[in-house]
Amino acid sequence: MARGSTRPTSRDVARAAGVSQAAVSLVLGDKWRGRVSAATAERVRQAAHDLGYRPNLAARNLRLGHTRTVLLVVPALTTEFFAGVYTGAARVAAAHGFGVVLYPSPEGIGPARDPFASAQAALDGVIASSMAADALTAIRGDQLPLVMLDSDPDGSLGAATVNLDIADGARQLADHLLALGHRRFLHLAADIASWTFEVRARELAARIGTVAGTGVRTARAPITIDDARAAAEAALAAPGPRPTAVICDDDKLAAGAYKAARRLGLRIPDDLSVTGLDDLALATALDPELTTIRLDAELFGERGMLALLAVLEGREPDGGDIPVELVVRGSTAAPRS
Amino acid sequence: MARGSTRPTSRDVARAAGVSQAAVSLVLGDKWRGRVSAATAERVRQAAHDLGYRPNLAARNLRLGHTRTVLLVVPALTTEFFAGVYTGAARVAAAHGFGVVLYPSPEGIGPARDPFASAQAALDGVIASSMAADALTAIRGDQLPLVMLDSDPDGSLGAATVNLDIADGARQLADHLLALGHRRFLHLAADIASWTFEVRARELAARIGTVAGTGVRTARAPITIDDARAAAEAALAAPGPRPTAVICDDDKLAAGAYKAARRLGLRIPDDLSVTGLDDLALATALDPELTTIRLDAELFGERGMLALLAVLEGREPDGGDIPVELVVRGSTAAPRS
DNA sequence: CGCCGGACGTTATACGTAACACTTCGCGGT
DNA sequence: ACCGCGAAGTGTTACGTATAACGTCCGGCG
Repeated sequence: MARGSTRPTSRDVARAAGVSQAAVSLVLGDKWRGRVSAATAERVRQAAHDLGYRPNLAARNLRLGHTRTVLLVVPALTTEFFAGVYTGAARVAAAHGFGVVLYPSPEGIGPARDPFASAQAALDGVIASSMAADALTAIRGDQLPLVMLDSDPDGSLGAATVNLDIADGARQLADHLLALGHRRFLHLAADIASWTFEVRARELAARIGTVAGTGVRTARAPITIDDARAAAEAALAAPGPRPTAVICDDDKLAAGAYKAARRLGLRIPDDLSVTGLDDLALATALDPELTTIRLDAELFGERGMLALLAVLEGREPDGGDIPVELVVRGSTAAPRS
Repeated sequence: MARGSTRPTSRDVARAAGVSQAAVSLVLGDKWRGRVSAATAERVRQAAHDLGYRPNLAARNLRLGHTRTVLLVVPALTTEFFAGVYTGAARVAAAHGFGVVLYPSPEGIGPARDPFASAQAALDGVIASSMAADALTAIRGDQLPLVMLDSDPDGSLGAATVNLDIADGARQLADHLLALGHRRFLHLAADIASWTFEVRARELAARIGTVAGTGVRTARAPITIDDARAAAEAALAAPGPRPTAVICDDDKLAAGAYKAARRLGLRIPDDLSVTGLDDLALATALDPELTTIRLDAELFGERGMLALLAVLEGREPDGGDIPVELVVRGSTAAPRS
């Protein structure tokens, strides 16, 4: 911004066009109908173009008191999922003249001390994933309008929420596996403190618990393929009857489970069924292709942005969870009895 | 930003603490040594805290004439690669008191009309991937300091560049495959107009051309697993002697090649060797694990940010391409003669 | 005693923009 | 002849911050 020779201001344009700065503002702001002659307006536009004038956004934001920019806080960029969320949010935002700025809580920089100091952009509002929990306290510090993605609606935050119907997904998945005849499960859980995964675990346990003779083991791993591999390998090799199905909290965890199975000499799906969550590109790259729960990331982003726009305009955001869909592929089958 | 009851300003804090607005600015800006007593400073800090005061970034940016914020323009967020670039850039930026804002050219919104209108943040500079080509003209429109990632250093842009040593990677890869005895190749190329891929193709062809009796077929596909699968399947089923090795411009393309091989009944690596580029998590999720060229995305981001800081301070950015590394795994072997 | 300089502030100003309030002028109606 | 009114602008102000320039008090030194 601080250029060698400072950039032209609206006053420079005014001088060049032989009008006042106010007239420039009128013309460039497209509010000149009936206030400035068409000829003058054209002269102003020409001068602005010749000088390469670009308005100073800091000044405009200050004057206007808003920025038409919102912040999207995501846990990290290591998955396509939040890429989809961003795409959806940005699409809706663009249609309403808003911009979206991303704040991925950066790994290895430690907990985000202050997202707003880092994203120096002045903001009108915030959309935050509940998985970026370390940034939440800082967010609450500001009194910005806030929409939470996948968070406890009854939580203490008192913010608007947009949720995926994770519970329904867990039910569909449990029913699928139970119908195939599975009774012993390994839940390979994401090592993230998040409402999403808590709800999922609870619902899974509840649904599976309705059938007699079932049991669920739980292993926990960070969402990387190698951590998941190690956790799954240890859990599957543990004493006692081996689980016949591994339910993973993420497609990447499932990829880890595949590797563990290979190392233990277990074939999928004959010896072991595996399921994921997300339906990333990875899901169809695996062999056999992964049975997983498809989450519509873009729709998630769109709904998040729409909710924030509603809050900004003082309206009540539309409720209703976003439906999810079980996609059955080759990684699940009846257990060998 | 436009809140119901407007947020407190530094003047409100001043009133509450019984001092002038200037004193508040001094204290909160940590420039009060020898100008304000420790007791008064403490009183100001207390008042600021009680009122929940947060400085107005727009006003500060306007006053200061800079924002300590830079923009990172990436082609899309669909790969972990640019997640790594962001992480590296953000780490360096944070160490220098800068923030990084991401501008992924959003898919489905069409070519970015004006990244700076969208990212309303006022900016000090820009780092752009050459793969986000559609945004480039808009970028040149502004006279912001610019660093290009992986772009032709002699190109007409006249901007600073930071490059991966893609050419060396191509040489390492060609030597590896030639040494194994491969002579007929399929180059599964990324369908993106980018200097990176052009250099790679040229270098690959040059290196392989040094050996007699070699031949390279080229197929082109967008970087999605299914597009790559279709392109690879068609190319491998084409008449004439079948290539024994597939060189992919991206790990995702390689995943598509795996699927094509499965459908054609070809085993990897016995019937077909496959190589990738990037070394994403996907590479080790595949079976067999993928031989690929590892790109250090984080270092790439760090170097990009350092170069931009140099430009901002009027220094010459450090040159030197970033080395890349061939990682040999199970997907390459000598062809069955 | 006179005067200097540090400690402790304050006053005033500028950053670039948008918008309110105001002026000037020509012209049509009565 | 006079009023009213719309067109075509201009003058001025405010947004909230950081900082340069300016005061004032007081202890101490020559």
